[in-house]
Amino acid sequence: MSQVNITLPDGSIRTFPSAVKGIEIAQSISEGLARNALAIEVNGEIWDLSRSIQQDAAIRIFTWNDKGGKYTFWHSSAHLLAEALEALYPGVKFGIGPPIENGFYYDVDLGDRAFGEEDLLAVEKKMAELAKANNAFQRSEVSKADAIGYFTQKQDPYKVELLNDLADGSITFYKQGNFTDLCRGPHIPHTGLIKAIKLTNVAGAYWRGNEKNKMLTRIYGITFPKQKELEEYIHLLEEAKKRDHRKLGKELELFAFSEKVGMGLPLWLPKGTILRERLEQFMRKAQVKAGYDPVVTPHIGGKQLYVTSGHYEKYGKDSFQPIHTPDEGEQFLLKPMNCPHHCEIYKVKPRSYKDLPIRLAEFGTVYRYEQSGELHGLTRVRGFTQDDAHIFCRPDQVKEEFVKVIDLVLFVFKSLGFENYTAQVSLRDPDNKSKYIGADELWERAEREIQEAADERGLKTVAVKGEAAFYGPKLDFMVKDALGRSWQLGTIQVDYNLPDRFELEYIGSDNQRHRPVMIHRAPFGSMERFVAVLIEHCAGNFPLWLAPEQIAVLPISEKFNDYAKQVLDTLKDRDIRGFLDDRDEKIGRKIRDAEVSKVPYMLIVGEKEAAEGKVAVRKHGEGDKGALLLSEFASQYASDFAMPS
RNA sequence: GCCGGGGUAGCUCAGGGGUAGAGCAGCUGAUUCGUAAUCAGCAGGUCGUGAGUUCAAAUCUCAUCCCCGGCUCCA
Repeated sequence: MSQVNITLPDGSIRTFPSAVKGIEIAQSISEGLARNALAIEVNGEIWDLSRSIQQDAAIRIFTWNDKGGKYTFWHSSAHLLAEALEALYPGVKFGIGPPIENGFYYDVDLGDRAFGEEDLLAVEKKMAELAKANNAFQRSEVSKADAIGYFTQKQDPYKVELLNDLADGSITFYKQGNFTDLCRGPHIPHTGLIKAIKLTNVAGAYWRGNEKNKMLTRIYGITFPKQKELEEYIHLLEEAKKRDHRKLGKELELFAFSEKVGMGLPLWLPKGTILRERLEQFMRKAQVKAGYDPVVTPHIGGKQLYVTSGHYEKYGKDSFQPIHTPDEGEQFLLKPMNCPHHCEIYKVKPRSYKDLPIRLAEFGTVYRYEQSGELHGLTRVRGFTQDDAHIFCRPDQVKEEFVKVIDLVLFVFKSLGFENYTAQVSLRDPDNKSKYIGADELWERAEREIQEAADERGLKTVAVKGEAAFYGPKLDFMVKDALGRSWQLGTIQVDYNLPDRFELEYIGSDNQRHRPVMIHRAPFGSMERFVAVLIEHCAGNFPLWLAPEQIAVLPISEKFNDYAKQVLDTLKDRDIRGFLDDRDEKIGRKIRDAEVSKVPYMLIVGEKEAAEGKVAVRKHGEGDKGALLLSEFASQYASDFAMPS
């Protein structure tokens, strides 16, 4: 056998006399690496460490510190979970068990057996026991016929179904202990590396993600090479739960829900309303600057409006049903979108090419019927307000306008400190074009323009197929919540279809009629979802300009209530929001309550301050900042209180 | 909508066939205080809702509503 040249990530080359295993390469580098190695990347493909490399290759050894290492570890953990389940529940049928961003899951069919949270502990225990056995993950190549034979005999119909879609010659099995699974791999060397195991939750999941299929039981878990890392992870989760906007929204009295009003219909409480209105003012100001014209339209629209737009055909059945008038038999729909109304505004008079672009903006409240199981705090609701606008422009203006909107979205994100977002180009599902309206050529053009605009602003994008709106592709800005769930906030969409359907026109310089192009855009997305993500982002400690209450004036005792009142009034005159805590409580108590309710500044006033016209400034989370003249405080902190622009 | 879990005072939670509990919040009184909880007293619940089993149901059964975790969906 000829020698093998292995190129390491640093570019150096090691030569081995014959085929070499990943683990041997690791050993040749260092004992420590060999001990921590989980998998190896061979020419871009991840392999088991025990697999022989026959030819020259560029490699990279994965440990727990690499994403690839974690994925391999969790993938193997999923197999361990399956092994435990088979040991505890003979006859269990297996679906798929992949690694995910934080751990892994396995979808199983437990027959009629009910499986609840309590059962997780028993499975967890079994997994730990099996892990200790240090069973190696053994790879074997199998023919398709043998593979089908194995799972048919084992009565694992889901595996057989998966096998039917695989090509003969590329099928591998992995075995650890008594458990054999159909699997492409790779896996970690042996189960003993899995030291800490936590099964986190059970959920239903449709087989192959199709709601027409049987619902399997999905068991989620996470594992670590060290117990301490599991403890840290659990601690992290607990911290994340404290930021949950549903919890903070209740504690800080920002919003509430009522069964009588209806599920998914948020009630904005006074403090939440201040927050929301401040965001609206911020956006209004930015939009005036960017050349938008505010408009207002009703909450309902005639059915024909949505028949024209195509929304009725697409979503009519899955929407709130039409409202009927008692006498004339008219039908109205709660508006699920603002665009049709805005199209009608465009049409109120003939438009010239010189008028374009026309940018119509509205904080438009829309109502969408969401399945009950989908509702989630403020992030997924049935009634919400979009910071919507529609830009009607000439085809030659699309890219320039799109770029301007990207700038606006980035300005908003920057002003609010959102740094960890993903810009997602949402494209059509090429395998299911019937879900969409409009000509291929226009879709391709729109997709190209979005990508070009994003590139022009140096935006790093990921393209995701099947995520487009039914009338056009989108550029979506995705942000994660405290628990790692991804939500779409800002969105920008190019639309050649609605202008067609509404027969929008403008007179060009050639004196001919032309179709304008529409850009739908919402930098926040919706006020509800944006506020939800904002709450989690800052853990309820809002930027000063947004805080519902910016200052709390805390008199040391009743004797200084009058002075405290003067302080508050002076600051209110300067548009600073605050309140006076004149309860018969000790200062420690007043401070504690203000700290807990996350008021950014506490102004403590006692004998000294009253005599000298000062305030003792205490900053939330930081403590005493010393005394200042009231006028000094107002001017010194003025810029912090102001809205960014 | 589907699978699993849950709903007890305004909030956070205990109790699990035999008179409904705590802490915090609230109210009243005392206290007038210098940087994260002053003390005392009082009040507060048809145990989500509706049926059923039982001498007796917060507790057991069923249905239903809402909430939580996922799945599917998301104009």
